[in-house]
Amino acid sequence: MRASRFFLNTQKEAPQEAELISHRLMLRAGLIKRLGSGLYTWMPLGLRVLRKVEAIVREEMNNAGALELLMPAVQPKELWEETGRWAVFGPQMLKIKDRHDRDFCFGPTHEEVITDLARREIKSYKQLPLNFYQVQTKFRDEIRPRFGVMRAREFLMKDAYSFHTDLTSLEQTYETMYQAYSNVFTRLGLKFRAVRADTGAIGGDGSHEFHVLADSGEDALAYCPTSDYAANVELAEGLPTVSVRPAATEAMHEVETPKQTTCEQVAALLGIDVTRTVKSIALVANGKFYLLLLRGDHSLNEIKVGKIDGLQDFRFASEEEIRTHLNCPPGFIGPVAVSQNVIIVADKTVAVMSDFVCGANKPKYHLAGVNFGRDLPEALVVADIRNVVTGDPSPDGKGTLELCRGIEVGHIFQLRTKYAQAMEATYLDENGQKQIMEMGCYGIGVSRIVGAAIEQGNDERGIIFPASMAPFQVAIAPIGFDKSEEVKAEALHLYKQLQELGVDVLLDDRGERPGVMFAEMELMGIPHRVVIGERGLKESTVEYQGRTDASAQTVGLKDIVSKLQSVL
RNA sequence: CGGGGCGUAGCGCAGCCUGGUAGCGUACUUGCAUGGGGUGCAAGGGGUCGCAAGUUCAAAUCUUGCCGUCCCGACCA
Repeated sequence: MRASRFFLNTQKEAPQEAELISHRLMLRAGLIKRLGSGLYTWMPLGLRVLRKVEAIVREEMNNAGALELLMPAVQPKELWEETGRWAVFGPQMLKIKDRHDRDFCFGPTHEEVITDLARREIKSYKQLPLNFYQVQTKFRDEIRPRFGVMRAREFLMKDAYSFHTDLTSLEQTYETMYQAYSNVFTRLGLKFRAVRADTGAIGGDGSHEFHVLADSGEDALAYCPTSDYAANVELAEGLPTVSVRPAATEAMHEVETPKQTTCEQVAALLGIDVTRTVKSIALVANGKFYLLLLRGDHSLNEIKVGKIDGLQDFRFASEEEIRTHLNCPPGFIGPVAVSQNVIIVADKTVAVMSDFVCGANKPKYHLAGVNFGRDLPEALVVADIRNVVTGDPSPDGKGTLELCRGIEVGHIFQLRTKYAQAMEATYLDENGQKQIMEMGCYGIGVSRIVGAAIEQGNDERGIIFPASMAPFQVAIAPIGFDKSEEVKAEALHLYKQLQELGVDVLLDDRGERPGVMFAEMELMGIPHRVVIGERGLKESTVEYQGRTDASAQTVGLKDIVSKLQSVL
């Protein structure tokens, strides 16, 4: 590509709408333009990147035996009512009407459409297993779009759906897809991690997320450096560091805490570690009042709470409700001597604590030396309701957990029969009997990957694209292209040679000053640069510099092609 | 949806408090110079000051309402 015939428009300053580094760089490099909240045009430069990601995803899907198809983006309401998700997805779904006043949505995902297809087209066990995929624009009316293409409302997704006669077959394809996803992210040159995950709104059983590791990621991940355990913090099991509760050594006693309402403050006042304290969180669900107990330094995991029987639709109690049930304002509440109507749920770690400090249900007082069995009954429910922290035991018993942050770019699910059952997707088995299909589904956020990659690869000069997704592999920067016939001739010659070798090359033939060319090439993240100038040509040399190299190296004019081939 | 910003030229901003000729940087156009890190000088083009009502002789500026957009929380590829 010759720069004079392309559309480059880089900017020195990023629009104030962008906060995140990858978003700013995408706007500055001219990869994308915003049309509205969460809506972006992929400019020619950005689209080259997106297409490269897409191509790798396609190749790996095809290698994994998946078959590409393309479903409509617009879907009829009736299908969504069959699975009950017209209501479940709610306002996150963009709902539209046609001229006959019939309801449709712009697809946020395609389980319903593909399951409808499967029930119509798949008749026999002989046709299974099957795995269909598409690369398509999705629309989700996010509560808060942000971070540019990382959480856009309209975005490009690869979604695959597999159909099986039985769980074993599903597990095989799931494993194949797990490997295919690992291949995709490896080939893309990203630092990533696969973690066990919660299934969320999609539903189903087994599930893994693939995360690009980045400090700005929205998800917290827990992993064990000495084993292969890794899980989203939403799911990672929080275990106590001790298995047996130590014996009580203190008598329960009141301590005055006039202004101390948080565990940190109370611990500071008493001169003890915050891990000796217990905090009480009041919830209401189905008209019942719950008191959840967490160690002072731990935080509540609302997803885990929602999985406890009776707490599916919980909400935090209001101040009035807390006063009504505990006869005490928030800040001093605790589990000791509470009414029968208060249901105590203790985190597993709290359940093995002794001699702890908690609220006294009396304004300006806490209790110390509190012990289960003696000062209060054993908790009715003991469950894992907290977020894991660094140093927790790994659930596989092979070490301790570390935390990091990630950007979710892929998610695979064993859906089992959730959709097939609801929509009666059946096949005939060897005995001519109708059977419900087993299903899997597998998503990759193609457009999100571009943002995530930039989040992982950038410096003060701009984007550092992995070679696999850079808009151009090589940039040629001729100094004085419009002035020196010699420079022009050599630049065009190299350009032609590289093109013939199939290299994606950008020739800056605009006659720009070197500073401009260098700054733009670096901002755009082009991995390799060749500088051709009269100065070097006198010695029959040019300069080569990799995007992350500290300085340029002089290369003989006759050697530059092989030099490039060695680094590409 | 709750909390907090911001809307003035393509982009970044000043002007608003204290009403009276719409400004700066950059980008763009042209000329000259320059030619190895967003070069210099000069001359240009480009704005219904988010929208609508109101106050006023007069509104970018004051008042009210609306809209858009970004940031912090709950949703997700």
